[in-house]
Amino acid sequence: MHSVQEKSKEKKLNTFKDVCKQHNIKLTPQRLIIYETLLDHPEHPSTDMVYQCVRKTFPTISFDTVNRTLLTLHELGVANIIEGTGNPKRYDGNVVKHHHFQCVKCKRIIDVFYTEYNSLPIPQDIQEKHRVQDITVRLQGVCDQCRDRSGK
Amino acid sequence: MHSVQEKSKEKKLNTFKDVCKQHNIKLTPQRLIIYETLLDHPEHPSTDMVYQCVRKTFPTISFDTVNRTLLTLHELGVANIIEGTGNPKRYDGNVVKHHHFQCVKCKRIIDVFYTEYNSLPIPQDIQEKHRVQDITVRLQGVCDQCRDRSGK
DNA sequence: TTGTTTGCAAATACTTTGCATATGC
DNA sequence: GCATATGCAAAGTATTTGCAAACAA
Repeated sequence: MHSVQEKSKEKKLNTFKDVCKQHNIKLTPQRLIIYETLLDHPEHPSTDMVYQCVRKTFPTISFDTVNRTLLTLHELGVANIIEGTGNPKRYDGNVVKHHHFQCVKCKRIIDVFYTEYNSLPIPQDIQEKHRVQDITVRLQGVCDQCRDRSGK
Repeated sequence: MHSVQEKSKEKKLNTFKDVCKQHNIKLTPQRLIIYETLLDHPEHPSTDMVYQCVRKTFPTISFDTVNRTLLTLHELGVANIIEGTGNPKRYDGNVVKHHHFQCVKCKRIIDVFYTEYNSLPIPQDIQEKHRVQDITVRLQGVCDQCRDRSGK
């Protein structure tokens, strides 16, 4: 399990290097470490969470660079932006199609891999009028931890 | 068509008055006009859009009151909060279950009424672990207007 | 070298909080 | 009359922009 993850991480980093070349953007150490950090944190960190983590090994990095880089990663298609209700943006380095469950209490985001959600039909009227590029399902509720805590 | 909408608006306003009583919150003119304005604007306005509109007939109202009232409406269950990518909250006075298509270019939000989305299955692993309260489908893409404009 | 990127600082956008005054019930 | 709500101001949080210096290619 661990080695599989490591392997896929290496693979992703290599892909990332290629993507940078293709888009003519420079492969700076900041970009690399930010992307790597994102891959290491599947818990959908916010910009600040990534910043705090990257700082540990790269103390001179600015929050600003982290923020811009995460947006760049999204533009490059190697990271997704997830947004909740009234919260900062959160990022996801896993671009394989999946969905999310978010806890309304602790704001935790849990990945939902469920193939049935990946082939939902598009309503005809929408389909005919607009260009639909993506469909995601968003589950909301109370996660196990919060339910246990509150006793509800 | 028009009369039906008007009728349902009256009905909603009456329901709103009841809901206020039930929750022991006061029926102020501000709250009424804000809710009414939200019902009159099915295009999912932001706080500022509602504020600009209410000001026209109620010039002394503060942005602040609009903001707090919209949050109150949401707490009362008569309005939903919709959030897009990197944008301010937007509100929806239509609490009948529905979904949204958002244009990635102009950020316009279009209602999607599609019964198939209202009874999606919940993945077993999620169902067993957490308490799922709501499922919404979010379509993203380019709307007809933006597609025409860009010629793509 | 050269155009991109970084780090810093300031600005902007959006939301929230504290509090005195006003007002619905 | 009393508790809640409003309006204002200020603070807080998140993000964006401008620019000189640093750096990848």
